[in-house]
Amino acid sequence: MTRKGVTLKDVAAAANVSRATAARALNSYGYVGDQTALRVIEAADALGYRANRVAQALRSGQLPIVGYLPGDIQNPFFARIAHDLEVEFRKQGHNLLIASSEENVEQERELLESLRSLSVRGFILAPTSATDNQHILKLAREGAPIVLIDRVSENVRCDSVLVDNEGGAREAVDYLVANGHRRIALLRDESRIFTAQERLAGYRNSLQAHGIELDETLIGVSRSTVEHAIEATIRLFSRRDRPTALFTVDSLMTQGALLALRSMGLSIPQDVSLVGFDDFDLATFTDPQITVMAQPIAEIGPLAAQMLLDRLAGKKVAPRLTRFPTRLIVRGSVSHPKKR
Amino acid sequence: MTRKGVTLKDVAAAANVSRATAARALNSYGYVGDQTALRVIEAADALGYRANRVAQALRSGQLPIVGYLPGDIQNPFFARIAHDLEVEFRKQGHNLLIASSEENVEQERELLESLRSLSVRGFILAPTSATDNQHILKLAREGAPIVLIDRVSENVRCDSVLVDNEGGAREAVDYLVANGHRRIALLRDESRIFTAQERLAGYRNSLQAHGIELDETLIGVSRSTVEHAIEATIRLFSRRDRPTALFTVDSLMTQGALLALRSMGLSIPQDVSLVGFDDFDLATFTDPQITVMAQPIAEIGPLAAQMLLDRLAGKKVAPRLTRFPTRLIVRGSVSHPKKR
DNA sequence: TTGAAAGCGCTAACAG
DNA sequence: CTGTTAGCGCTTTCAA
Repeated sequence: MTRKGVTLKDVAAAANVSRATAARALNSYGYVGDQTALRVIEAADALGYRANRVAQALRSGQLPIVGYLPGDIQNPFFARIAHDLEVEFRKQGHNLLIASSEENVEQERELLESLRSLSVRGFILAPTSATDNQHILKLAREGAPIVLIDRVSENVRCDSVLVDNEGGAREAVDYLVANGHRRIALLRDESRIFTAQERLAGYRNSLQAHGIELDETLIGVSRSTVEHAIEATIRLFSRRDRPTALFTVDSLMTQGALLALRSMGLSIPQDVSLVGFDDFDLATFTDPQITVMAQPIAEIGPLAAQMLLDRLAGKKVAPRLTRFPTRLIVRGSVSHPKKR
Repeated sequence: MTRKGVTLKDVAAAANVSRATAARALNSYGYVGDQTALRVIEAADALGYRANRVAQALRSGQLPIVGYLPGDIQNPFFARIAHDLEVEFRKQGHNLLIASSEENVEQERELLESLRSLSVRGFILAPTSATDNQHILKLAREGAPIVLIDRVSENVRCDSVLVDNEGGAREAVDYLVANGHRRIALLRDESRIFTAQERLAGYRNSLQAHGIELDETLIGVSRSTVEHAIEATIRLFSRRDRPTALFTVDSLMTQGALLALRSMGLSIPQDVSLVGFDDFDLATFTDPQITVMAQPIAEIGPLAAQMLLDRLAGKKVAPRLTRFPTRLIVRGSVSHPKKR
């Protein structure tokens, strides 16, 4: 890529002023004569000048780029947030750099290091592990602006945007119990992941509140992809006394479960009732439609962006934590269990 | 963000050498004494040194970042490619900057300018318009490495990775015709978008080959979102002599069509047969499952990345164009039209 | 084999 | 109001 090479120097020369003056005119700061300013701006236009953001960054120590590290950009939840973040940051002249941790702590660590050395201005991060987080702590301690989304990381002092995972999961399971279920399976991701912990807690708390004993064999663990979820669901339901209901902790898993149950010839909700955490487009056109615990996804990205922007602008307040409520959307995937 | 501030200078000082030597040792080039090199590397480790990539970029004129400009990051097709690109580029020490054009030419132009001034090394681009592309032409002429994906842009000399849109669409419509359909509707996006043109051409060619006259009123235009597609589908099917079949040009539209048809009480395939371009996860668990023209999506990202990497490495060959074949996956959404 | 020095493009003290 | 100058952190001649 041949740098186009119209530099400030060229503009200054064309306008017959010094680089300093040209810079002042272009960035409108300090004193510049009206005439001069005009001349400079015209020269810049004529030459097609664009400031070299790398040079500016070297000087200021900051590249107008924000790093976004979701667990998986293919998950519609994170994709939606990516979109919203990009819109917000673009308004402020920042670009969004996306680097997926793929739920791998080591990769997250490296990515963070790499972005650090790039002098990106801040981070929007969905930490892969709630506890294995020395790297995040360090980053925060060094003063890097960080906003955590979807998940928290222990002891990190920074803003975060979450949803009420425990409450949402509890309510979902409550709903299954209210429909007469006692053998309720849970399909979740690894407990390293914060939301998995909270949603598991909600599941436990609901069962406990209803005096249902926890059966560990009813808990399936899977990666958050459709494929992995299919396998895990099959394992969960390939037993004699299979569960009458299933609660899945995210939309990819819900989709996997759907596929798996169908492949096993189990129909919803006659054979198995299903509730999923996180709504998804196609939930309404399966037959039956899927009952879900929806998250206010449209609010997460913009809020996180705003929080980070505040920090970038130097706002100094105690770390803020916003936890959005979730909302049960009752559709048709839950019914009373059949007597057997 | 307080720059951590371990610079090459610090390392050099700690190792008692000059910055030049330290740089040589760290980047292993030129002559450095074994002893010295070791000392430098140890010092760097001890201090936790990481090269400042911005400074390197200022010097080299290139930031190890690649820009990815899809039409919409929320479209699973582009999200999947984003993921694959990121993986490939990470292997080569490059980060991926994602900027969505939102199918807006003006925004695409600005984004490109902005990334240019950032000195990103190259671009993976799904151009919003096949013809309104002065900005892309200019970029290419200036020698910026560009790889076009999914769509081409007229007269731009650069590598591209496409699928056989015309052939795929034609085959899809052929299939509908073979099943006895004559009134086949098309739901597509704006003709500014390259794939829309090609898929429209395929639709036309198939009809023509079968001696079916083109009925413009059977062609619906919509933005590529589920919501817009719902509206457009309703318009298409709210007529007396409604079509017996529908061909949709991407997965988001297919989903919208599904939702719309159901809301109108039309069942698939009894009332309307449906074929969609681009496969999607849930196509197999609707009832009936949806017949689609699948694209080899797993191949697009890696190939595009490789092509760009070749260019970044200075490879000088004529622009390469790869056009992947598509594949009809017959499921259950097509049947013979009812007699009326 | 190593060091000194220049310079990438920009901004901001500081002087005038 | 404008110019001079230094320097951000790095790489790379060139000379020693």
